Amino acid sequence: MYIGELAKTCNVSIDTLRYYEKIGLIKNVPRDAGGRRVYGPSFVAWLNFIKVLKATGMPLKDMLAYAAHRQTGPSSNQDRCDLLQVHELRIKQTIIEQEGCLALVQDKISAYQSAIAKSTDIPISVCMTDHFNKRENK
Amino acid sequence: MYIGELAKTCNVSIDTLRYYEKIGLIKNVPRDAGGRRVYGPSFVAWLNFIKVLKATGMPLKDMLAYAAHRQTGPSSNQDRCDLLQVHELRIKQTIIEQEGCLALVQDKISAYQSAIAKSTDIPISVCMTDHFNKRENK
DNA sequence: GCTTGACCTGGAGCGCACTCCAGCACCTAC
DNA sequence: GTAGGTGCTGGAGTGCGCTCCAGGTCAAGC
Repeated sequence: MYIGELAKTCNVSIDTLRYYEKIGLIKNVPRDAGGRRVYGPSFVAWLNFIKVLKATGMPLKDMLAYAAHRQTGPSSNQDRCDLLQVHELRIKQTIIEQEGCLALVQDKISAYQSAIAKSTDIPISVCMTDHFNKRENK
Repeated sequence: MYIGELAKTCNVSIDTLRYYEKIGLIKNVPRDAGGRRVYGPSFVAWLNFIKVLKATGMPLKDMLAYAAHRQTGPSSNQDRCDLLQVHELRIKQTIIEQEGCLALVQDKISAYQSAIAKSTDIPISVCMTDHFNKRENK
């Protein structure tokens, strides 16, 4: 599989694939006689995992740490598992935060809907008090 | 309330507050005799709402559209409500996506845990097949 | 009246994650 | 044998959302 096909298969741009290789997120890509990159199924799997990490907000440099462990083989299984467990927690926190924000947005929508029904402006009371500092506790 | 106090109250930087004003996200800030910005409670409420929108991934230029409607008064209530309802949908989709990714990460963690127990590498089958294109349907 | 600290402005710089470009090589089909 | 498509490289450019800086003003406390 050449780079164009991988890009299509995984729905990322060719430039992104070369960029990921440049920064070390994708490694040891074999080349054909003409110097073109040839990707096997393991690259598809890895790239799909990168997409999961990316979709959950992991920065590329954190993925690089995970990728570095991958290079060292099974001996790094515990380290990789640890990294993923930390990330798992962050995802859970993100979901909780998003749910909280969703509720606030829905409150505001309701306020607008009743304001529209009454043809008035919305009351200041639904103009949001702080939602974050409670959690951040500072 | 001067800018330093607002920054502390809302847990954003002073530079960010001036930046938001520069791009038009915060408008009509009164000044005292010495030219310093003076913020009332409505600015705190607005800033907290901005933080909710930001936390849910709304780009600043979309907030600007909402802010522009706010300037026109109650006549834009329907427009503002529409914008929020579109955003509400996006938040819901984000939560669903995060939950899907969370499940995949958890699968991978489980795979690592059993691999660690057996002292082997993890099987290729849990090296991720595509999770996104199914949904994107292309 | 002087120091200190908070605030002001305009503009430059930064980190991230790409994205684009020029100029070139290779391979296949006609 | 040539046109078109796909690939290569190194490096520059982009958009976003801040963040920092220099050089200055203002107000309060000693």
